Formats: sequence, C-alpha cells, structure tokens
Amino acid sequence: MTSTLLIITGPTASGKTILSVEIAKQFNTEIISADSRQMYKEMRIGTAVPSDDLLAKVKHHFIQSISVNDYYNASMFECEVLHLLNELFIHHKVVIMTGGSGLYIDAVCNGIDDLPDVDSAVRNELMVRLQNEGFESLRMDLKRLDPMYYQTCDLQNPARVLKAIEISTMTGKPYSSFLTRTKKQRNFNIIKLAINPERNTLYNRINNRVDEMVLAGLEEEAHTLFSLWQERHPNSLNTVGYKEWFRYFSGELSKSKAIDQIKQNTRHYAKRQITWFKRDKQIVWFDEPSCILQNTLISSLLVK
RNA sequence: GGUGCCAUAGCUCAGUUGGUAGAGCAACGGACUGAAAAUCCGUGUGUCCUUGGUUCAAUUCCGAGUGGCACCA
Repeated sequence: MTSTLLIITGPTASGKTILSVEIAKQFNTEIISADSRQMYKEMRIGTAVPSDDLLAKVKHHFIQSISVNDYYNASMFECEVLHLLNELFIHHKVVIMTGGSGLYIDAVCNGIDDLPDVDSAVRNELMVRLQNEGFESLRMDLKRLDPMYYQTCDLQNPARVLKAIEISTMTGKPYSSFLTRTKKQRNFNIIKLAINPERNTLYNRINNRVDEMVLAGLEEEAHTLFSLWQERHPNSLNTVGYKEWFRYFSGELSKSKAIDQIKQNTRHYAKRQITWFKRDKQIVWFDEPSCILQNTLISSLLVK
C-alpha cells in the first residue's frame, strides 16, 4: 500500500499550525515543516514557530533546526525531506507537511534540477559589480553566457540574472542547460490542501498576530541579531518581522512605523503566497481550517 | 459669536488660466527551479462636500449651507 504525504499549506496566519497538529494526532503521525524561516533557531517569535505546547503534542521536523549563520536552500530541503520520508513511511502511512514556502513544497513534490552550489565568493563579486557597473553590464554578461535564457529571463530582476550568471561562469555551461523542466516521480501519494481565508479576516489575523509578537518580545529577539545583520547581511535575516526592526535600530524608522511596516510586509507576503499556490491545480482549497477537519478526504484516509 | 483657511481616490496631497482629474503610499492582479518571509513586474478603483447662480460647458468662478482647522472674542 502506498504512503501518503498530506500537505497543508496556505498564506501566513491562515491557521495551518494548529490544524496540522490536530490532524497529525488523528493519524498518530509526525509533521514536516515546510517553512524557510522557522528552521532558524535564533528566530522564534517573529516566524511564529509553534508553541512548546503544540511541539510537545506532535513530533515536528525542520523547526529550529539550523542557525541563521548556516546556508540553506530549497534543494537541500528536497534532499533532506526525501530521506526523512523514507524513514517515516516505515511506521506511518500518512505524514503531514505544513508550511507556506511554496518553492520548498514544490521541491519536495516535483523536485528541482541539479545545480552546483554557488560559491559565495562568486556571488559577492557579482554583487560588487552590480554596485559599480550597474545592472545593464550584468545583463550583457548573461546575453553572452546564456543567450537562450536571456530570451525568457526576467531581465528586470537582479536575483534571476545573477543566479544564471553565477551558474554559467562557475560551470562554463549555460544556466539553461541545467533546466530540464521535468517533474521527478515520487513513490508516495501527495494530497495538497490549502487554507485561504477571506481577505479581511486574514489581514486582521496578521495585524493582531504582529501585535502579539511585539508583546512577546519580538524587539529583543531582533536586537540580538542586529550586529550579525550589520556585519554581513545574511539572507536568513532578510525576513519580515526582523528587517523592519533593523531599520528602527539604525534610526531609519520610528518604532511604531516599524511595527506598521511589519504588518504591511506580512500582508504583501501573504498575497504573494496566495498567488503562488493558485497556480497549483492539485491544491484543494478551503476557507477556514475547520472546513478541512470536516472534509471527507481526511476521514477516507483514516479508514485506509 | 467674528475673521481667515481648507473640503479631490482607502490615506496624504497635487491639478484643471472653465472642456468630468493624477502622484506617493495603501489596495488589487501577476511572474518566479538553490536568496523564496527572497526577488521582480503590472493596474486608478473618483457623486472632485451639498446646493443655487453665471456659462454652450462648473470639480474649477460667484453666493449660501454643512463639516474641519487656525486665530480673535
């Protein structure tokens, strides 16, 4: 009998965390977090890590597991999750994966192409060139190194252009030659459920949750990371709920403005998540977490 | 109570020498295979406070009303 990976996703603050714990208890199984920020030990309050109480009820993976100093990416996540699933499926028919990082979820479900790891020196050098020579110069590099990708690449987006140049220069082969666009086959079933509350409801929840985070000591948490941010701007700290405090600490924003910005940026983030998930036609949508609990999909899985 | 200023998008405001209007932010929509809570792109959503007058035509000019702000009492 095939095993099932039950994915519960949706925008931030939609109620995934509590719901997935309830469902995991029903199946007597474990939870894999698909959240690119909750895995960092030093960021607990601002990333809305599940409470100790919830973590005690169900075993979670990829929560608070690495340091903000560590490099991590979607490919590493794919690899580690597949290994873990092999083990978990020995004793569990169903495993839950919960989180809002769409790229990470896709990496697990469909795989992503093999690329060499980027040397940080190469990236830094390109960042310096972007500063000194401007973006157009790098676009011309891409045109020369990978004319095919140049045709389809978003040429306004430094992240895309830089990535392609990095891979092309490091390997001596065009970036596009690594992109196979083929879905990898998995030896387990995948069911994708997503929560998408009514927009105003979601935004109110976001705003309230940010206020709660502030009361819980988000400012102090951010403050402990500020010197690291000033030192070398690790990507892990380029995170909603932290980068706004860094601007406050360096005098760019007032405190109340910073808190407003956290709410705003979280709303923007939620919208981007919704856009990403809407493209995935395998997802079954629900307005509220409670609707998922009552759904027959879950009970039919329980029977099997 | 008197005088002055203001009233335009969800907010802050610009503008129309009279021909039904535009910025920023918000909001909305989208892209996205190793930065993904990242990065990038697109869209104006409007009884121009109400009401009389002048005019071919008023959001714009004039009068009155209402609301707000400031100063004087």
